[in-house]
Amino acid sequence: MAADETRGRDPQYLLDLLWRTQSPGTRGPRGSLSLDQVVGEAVRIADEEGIAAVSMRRIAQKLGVTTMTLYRYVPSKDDLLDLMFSMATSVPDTSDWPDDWRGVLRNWARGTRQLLLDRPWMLDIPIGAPPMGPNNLAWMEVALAALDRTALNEGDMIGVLLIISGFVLGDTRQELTMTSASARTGVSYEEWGRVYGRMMARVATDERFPTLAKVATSGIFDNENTAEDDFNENLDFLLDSVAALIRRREEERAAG
Amino acid sequence: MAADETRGRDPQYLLDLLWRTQSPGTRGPRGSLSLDQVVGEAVRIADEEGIAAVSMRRIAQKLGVTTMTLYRYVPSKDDLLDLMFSMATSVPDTSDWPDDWRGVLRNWARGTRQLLLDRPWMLDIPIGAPPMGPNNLAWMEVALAALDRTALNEGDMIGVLLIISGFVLGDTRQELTMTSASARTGVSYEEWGRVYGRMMARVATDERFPTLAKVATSGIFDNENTAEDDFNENLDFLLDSVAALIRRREEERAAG
DNA sequence: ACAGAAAGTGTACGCTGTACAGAGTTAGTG
DNA sequence: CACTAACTCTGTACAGCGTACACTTTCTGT
Repeated sequence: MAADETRGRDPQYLLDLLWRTQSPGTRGPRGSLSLDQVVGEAVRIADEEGIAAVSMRRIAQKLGVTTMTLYRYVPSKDDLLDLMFSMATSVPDTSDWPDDWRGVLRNWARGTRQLLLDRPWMLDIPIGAPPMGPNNLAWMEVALAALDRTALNEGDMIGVLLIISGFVLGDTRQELTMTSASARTGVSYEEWGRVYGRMMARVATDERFPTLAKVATSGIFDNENTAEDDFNENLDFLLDSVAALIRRREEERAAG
Repeated sequence: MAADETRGRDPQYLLDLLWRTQSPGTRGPRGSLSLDQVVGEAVRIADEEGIAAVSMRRIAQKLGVTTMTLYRYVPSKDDLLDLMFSMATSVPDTSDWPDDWRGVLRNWARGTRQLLLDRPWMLDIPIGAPPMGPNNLAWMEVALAALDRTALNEGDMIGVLLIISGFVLGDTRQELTMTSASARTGVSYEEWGRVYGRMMARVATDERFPTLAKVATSGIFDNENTAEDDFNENLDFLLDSVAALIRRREEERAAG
């Protein structure tokens, strides 16, 4: 139960916290809290007031203990953030998903995006390790199971999953930072297309940027695409690529 | 010259700072500093000691002024960070790049990755706006110019650029956070493959994760791929997809 | 009964961004 | 040349932050 002085230098340590595989140790008084209470309270604060409001003092105060008590349950704030990320992931609801790999992957990507939009603070957490929590693995399993029914090999499957999840994280992060910066920049996500087009037209007249000028004046920026439109469009491009890879593997299998 | 009370609510404001399009205002004493000095010093500190060491007090102290003086040149620390990101981008050196679009894009991606590895702090800056600085535009121009020689239309070109740059940012961020977290997790990037494989094999025996278990025991994680290997592999996958899109547009052009 | 382990407390350090009020300096105007 | 408006720069203050360290208190197995 104690977050002792090994300080998480052992990769097993976080895994043990995550899967509750620790040997509690029987001597001495029982702790008055649990890891779930600590992380749960931290998540609640993040949901309500953003990640910036999550401080050790604040969590402790809400739980009715002093600040340093928390360090009996968690080795450091960074580890707490890791745990928040893992525990804030809900289990995927696949009840109305189609069966084909493409349908699954599309729903998977959209579901992940929605998860991040619901808890924007998750993207402010630096992810120091691959997904290891039970629910994170459940998400992985869903995607891998769908890909396993295709001609892809194990390496392909992991590669595809990395590309797709990297895209979802990156795209959603972009959307969220632009939106949260709009108080400062004065421009919302939808407005950026037009604003950017005008800026480029004004600034890229320079002979150094002929192609940029051409693109800017082509009117391609003249839209009010929502973030969701852009996301779906790029997702489809990636799924097309996966389809092409699957086709290639099918041909190889037929030939070999 | 003053960073007055409009406070950057105008998207034009940052652009003006970036391109030095401001009307200086002639009355009153000249400022003893310049925007370049402020941002330059901030970049120097970030290079030497990381983004966490970049504080308004520290910059001011190094420049021999008081903290609040900086706010005559920059509306807020967030804006300063935006400016650091833009100004830390060096102009691309394309002297030994090949001519074909694929070669250009590959060099473009690797060059961008290298830039981020050299200045890891750039990825800690939330990017609230699309690239607007002169050197950022130079990078865009190079990529767009290469794509302009293919059958892609303007929308395709922007889409491809977004996908590729999103991938580079995401992949490099992953690599850097894993590396910087390894003091805490005890695992380096190269070791994560094996460690993760072992963890999955231990944890995914559960009947909830059959595919995961299968993949984990397939030995696919049993490698010591460097981050660069993984990057190049995934980049090639994306470039294949771009090639497929180009082929489709060529066929459409031939048919229509 | 008591040793020893664990849980919980209180204090201290050296930081952070920026609001605000005021003092000092300069250039254009009459 | 004096003056005023514009502008730069300073000092203080506020309300926080993560966690090292030394400590008291509480409980369990022997």
